[in-house]
Amino acid sequence: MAPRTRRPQRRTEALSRERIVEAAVELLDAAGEGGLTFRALTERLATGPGAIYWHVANKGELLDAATDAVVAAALSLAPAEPAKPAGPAESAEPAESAGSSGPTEPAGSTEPAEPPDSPQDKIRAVAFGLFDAIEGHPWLPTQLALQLSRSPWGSVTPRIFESIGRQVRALGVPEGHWFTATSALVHYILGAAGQNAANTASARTFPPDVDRAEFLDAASKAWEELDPDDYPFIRAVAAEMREHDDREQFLAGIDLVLTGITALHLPSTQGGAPSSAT
Amino acid sequence: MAPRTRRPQRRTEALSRERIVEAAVELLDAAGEGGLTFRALTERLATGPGAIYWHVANKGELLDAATDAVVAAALSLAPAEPAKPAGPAESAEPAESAGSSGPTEPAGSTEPAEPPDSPQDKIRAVAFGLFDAIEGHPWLPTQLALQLSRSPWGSVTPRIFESIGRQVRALGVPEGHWFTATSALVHYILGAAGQNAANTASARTFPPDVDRAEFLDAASKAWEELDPDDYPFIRAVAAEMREHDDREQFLAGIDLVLTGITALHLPSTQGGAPSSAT
DNA sequence: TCCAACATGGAGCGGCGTTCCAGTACTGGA
DNA sequence: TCCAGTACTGGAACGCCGCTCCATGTTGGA
Repeated sequence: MAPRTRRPQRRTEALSRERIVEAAVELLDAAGEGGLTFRALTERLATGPGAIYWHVANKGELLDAATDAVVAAALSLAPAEPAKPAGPAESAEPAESAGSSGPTEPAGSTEPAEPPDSPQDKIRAVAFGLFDAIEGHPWLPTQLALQLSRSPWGSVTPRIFESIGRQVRALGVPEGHWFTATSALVHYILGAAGQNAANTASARTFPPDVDRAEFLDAASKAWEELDPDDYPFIRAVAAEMREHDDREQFLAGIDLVLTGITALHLPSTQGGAPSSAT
Repeated sequence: MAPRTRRPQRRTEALSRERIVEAAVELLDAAGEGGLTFRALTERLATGPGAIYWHVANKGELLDAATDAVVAAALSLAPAEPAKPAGPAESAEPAESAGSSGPTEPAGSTEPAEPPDSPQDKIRAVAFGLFDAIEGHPWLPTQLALQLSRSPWGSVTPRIFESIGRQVRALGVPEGHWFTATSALVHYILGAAGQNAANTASARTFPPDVDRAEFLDAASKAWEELDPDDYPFIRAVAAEMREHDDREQFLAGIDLVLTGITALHLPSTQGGAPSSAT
């Protein structure tokens, strides 16, 4: 790690925007959203603020760039399209997928109702790519939501929109409904992934003491203790929440939206609804 | 503004958590997310930080409380349930709905396929309640997303979850799917409302110079100028995005999810898919 | 009447994002 | 070989932030 070559030289390796973004991602991964400060960044890069500001306009742009880098890596891993066989992830490590949770398989579906490369499957792949990226970078959903609600025309939104949209088109959705169908999918994916990330992140904060099961248990208990008059439904689903599996639940939601799309926009479809569903 | 009654007395009206939250909401509405600082708050309330910290633990809790107050007001306006005729909005003004955009009606649906008080309609009402609240408080979606992805067990999530969940149950969804169906709806609503709020907020930043149409036009043009090799789909829907109506689009997405729910979880349903859909 | 508990607000601390600018290494032309 | 110009660096410092400390004012119960 320590550059030992020559001291009188300014630095072994020149500072670059790429290196700065990479360090920012590492800081975010290690210390969370509050961990990324320009002071921590200058120390890690052994430089001063001016050097960083030469490459990056402000902290917001740095956060956007970090988010974009991670999302780009996640989406390039997901088989969005068989084209472009070359071109691996640029920065950001290759998302140590799955990890703690059990099944890497899409779970649920008992038998493949569609061919393995159907648009439905590809949409699930894109969604799980993001899902896994969020598991590796707990700060991602917050940043994603911020960026989405602040400037929807940044680089991240088009990236995700494009990946999903291609498959919506491949599904046979008529052009007039592309925007609606894709929006619905993207909104669901980001929202659900964000919420699930909160589970993972919270569970990670106390790794040995409280594991995921205990954490969900506590949350479920909190729900059960709400006022029965004001929150009858919440109390009723508290048990269901305790036992749910993140990935399975996530997939079920996607299938819900996919079913809606095929039913509403493909009235004469042959395949029809996706699989899963008990 | 300036309390003139008696000086030697500490203040005309005692400070309370409610008054603080109310002032916080006003500051957020007036100056955006960056406008809420403890210094601005002390000035507006003619007090010091200590007094505020006596009622509120920290800034995060204040933001949570402000978010909760606005959401509670929005949901109490939406006819989530005919029970409890009394009990109006506590704090926060009653959401000056619609405002700039044209139709207050749910738009879209040509004829009511369900009775006007169907669970579907109530879900739409809840969703539009949040939608309108966001139009009046552009900082809301960001805060909502933050809160959702940071601590999903706060007071806001159960509130929304409860409002939607009751209608999901009323739809006849079997108990085993309540959590999944409700989650999908909530995620879509929050995601879509947040994105649409970004449009509204950006358009409001330059009220006279750039109106909403011009803003969408610019965004659409930006999408059309993306690399055709990397973003073929985005370019194809750019025109569709320029012409879309926020509320109509929002409703279409809800119907998409509702259709998925009824198709997947109510196999023998009579009413079936919601209305709208050309 | 007194006093403990409640409530207040001014002063100030440490840390943040950001700016300023003197200085250092490379570059190409003379 | 020099030297001016450019690209880049990093230390010092500024203004504002959230937050804490604490002396002080107010009030309800004994």
